[in-house]
Amino acid sequence: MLAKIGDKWSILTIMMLSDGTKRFSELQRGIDGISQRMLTLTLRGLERDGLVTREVFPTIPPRVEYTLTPLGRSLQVPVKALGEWVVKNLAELDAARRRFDAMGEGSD
Amino acid sequence: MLAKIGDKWSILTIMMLSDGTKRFSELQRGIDGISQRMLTLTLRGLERDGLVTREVFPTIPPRVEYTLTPLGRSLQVPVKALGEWVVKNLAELDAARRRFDAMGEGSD
DNA sequence: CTGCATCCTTGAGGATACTG
DNA sequence: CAGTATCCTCAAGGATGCAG
Repeated sequence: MLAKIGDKWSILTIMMLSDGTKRFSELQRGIDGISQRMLTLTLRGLERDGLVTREVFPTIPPRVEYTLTPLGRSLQVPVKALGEWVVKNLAELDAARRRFDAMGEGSD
Repeated sequence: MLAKIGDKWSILTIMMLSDGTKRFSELQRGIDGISQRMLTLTLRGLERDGLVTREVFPTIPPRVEYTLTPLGRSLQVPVKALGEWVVKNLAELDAARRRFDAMGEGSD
């Protein structure tokens, strides 16, 4: 149920929205590797959970802006903490992984 | 790459190990809904990333204990923060969701 | 008890084309 | 530009059986 929150795309989207309102195309450009479909689905889910608001400007071409709600901003705190942990420990994780993978090969 | 860390089972496993060393069967009983296969895979991933250690006691029957490494314990901090956020805001998330789902039905 | 291998189902998610 | 719909792939993950 909370799977959405632990979800990779949700995390990245929330991080993108941390520094303010963004439009759809900005998000898509900013979130590396996300497809249009997944961005749509992710934003829907976040909106559904009351974490972001969606504001439509009926202009041509259309313009849609997404903003973190107060609830979303409060989530952004622990999410950012997790993200920072990962960044800070990337090297260590990578080293551990290489160490681990190095074993088991020298069997012969 | 960090998908493993955001992963549902990894999160739950790390939380289970937060209060000390556990053996395989303890983890399986403690993590609701996890299959033996997924627990094995999850533990291997965590071990590979240097987050848990695996200690085998060559007894009969075999006994295997899993413990968070210092790196794992440091990850446990932000992970717990995220978990606590979810618990604290479950009601609000649920309310938002019901509000959201209530719309769009009265179309006809 | 712990763990690996196999089979099978399900759904996440990408690619693409179309609409307002 | 923003969004929907469709098709298709592939891997996550459950169930089961076997082994040390």
